[in-house]
Amino acid sequence: MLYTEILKDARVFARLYKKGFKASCPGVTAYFLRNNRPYNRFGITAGKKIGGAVERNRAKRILRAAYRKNELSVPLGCDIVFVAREEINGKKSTEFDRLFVKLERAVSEAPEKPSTAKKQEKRRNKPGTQQ
RNA sequence: CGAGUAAGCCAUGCGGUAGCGGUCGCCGUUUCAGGCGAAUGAGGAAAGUCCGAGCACCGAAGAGCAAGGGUAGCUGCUAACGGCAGCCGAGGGCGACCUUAGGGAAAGUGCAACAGAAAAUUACCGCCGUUUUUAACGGUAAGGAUGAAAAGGCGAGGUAAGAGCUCACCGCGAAACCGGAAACGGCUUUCGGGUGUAAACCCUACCCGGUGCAACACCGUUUGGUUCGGUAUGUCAACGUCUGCUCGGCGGACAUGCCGUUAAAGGUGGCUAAAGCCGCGCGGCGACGCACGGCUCAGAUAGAUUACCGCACACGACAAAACUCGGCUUAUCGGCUUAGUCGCAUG
Repeated sequence: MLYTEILKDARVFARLYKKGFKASCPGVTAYFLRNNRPYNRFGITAGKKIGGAVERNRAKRILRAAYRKNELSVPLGCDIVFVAREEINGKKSTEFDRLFVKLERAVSEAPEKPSTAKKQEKRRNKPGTQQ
């Protein structure tokens, strides 16, 4: 993967779940956020709900393959986390091409640095008041 | 041909294009990158983490007793085992063969629901005897009834009626003798007369220190001054040190100051040449052992096998290494091989 690092810091995962933008299709949900770095970072979560080790490893493999194929369509400077759902069993990696189209659109629609901060603030405030 | 038994093997295959992990080679670079090519890359259970070992660290991993846990026919195999093999006993099957948590109940304690008089020093009915005779007392386990189980079975003697009370035979237990390496077996002899339960406590024999590769060793940034070591001063003179007690070993102990070191991110080693795999021969009923020859066969670290296409058919189950081995247990679409058994038919 040319422009990509693997994401493994639990705090970054938590930040993405809380504040990240979402895009989804059957079997997988993607969270993303700009990271202001010259490369992308991505991670995969496949919980025990999906099945045993065979199913979980397969889910990770398929998502990795899908990412590799569509890497160039994703803008630089993003953190992305894919969360595999139970419906992923039996799917092929090509079925997730649509997700990347969605993702690309969503990222390009998401405003650049200064306004992103605003939006993030809004998002941060809403759940904050509920707590 | 049908039914059934035992042992073993395989785990969709082949090809193309792009991609992933480590390895090797070549190119390239001051170095770090990087590029190209080659072969290679999950299992029979990799699983559950239930046993046994190696390895590492934890007072010297030293000793004894206690506590706690485990094992439970015998002999062997093995690094070891709670595993395996052969044999013995018990049970099942016409048979090939299969199953077996298989020490001790005459050391002690406990328990035995319901029913039944009574579940272990038992008397409800019955039977016999005595008396103050619609009953009471004593004797009695042959008969009735209950139950999973009722004082070993059956016959004879015996008696008031009965009873291993006595005797024969059978059965059970112990000792002797014979056979066997042993468990054990025996149509031998003697002695005994106390239900079952030890997957109830318990007793007996044997075994067991703890924690696990996120062990552990090394490198090491920022913060930091916990941890450990050294040293100085003060207080205490008995204590501290990995379950209890005893012995033994080691250290005086605690507080404060100073000096050094150091946890946590990350990296390297541990990490795969091993109780390894394959072939062949010899010994052994067998588990297995010995000898010779050949082979190197995943080592990731958020964790490598994917995508698309073509062909074939039986249309593909259960499921993926994470320090490494030996077992056990559980899951599994199907297919194949070998050797016995029983039944039917034919010769």
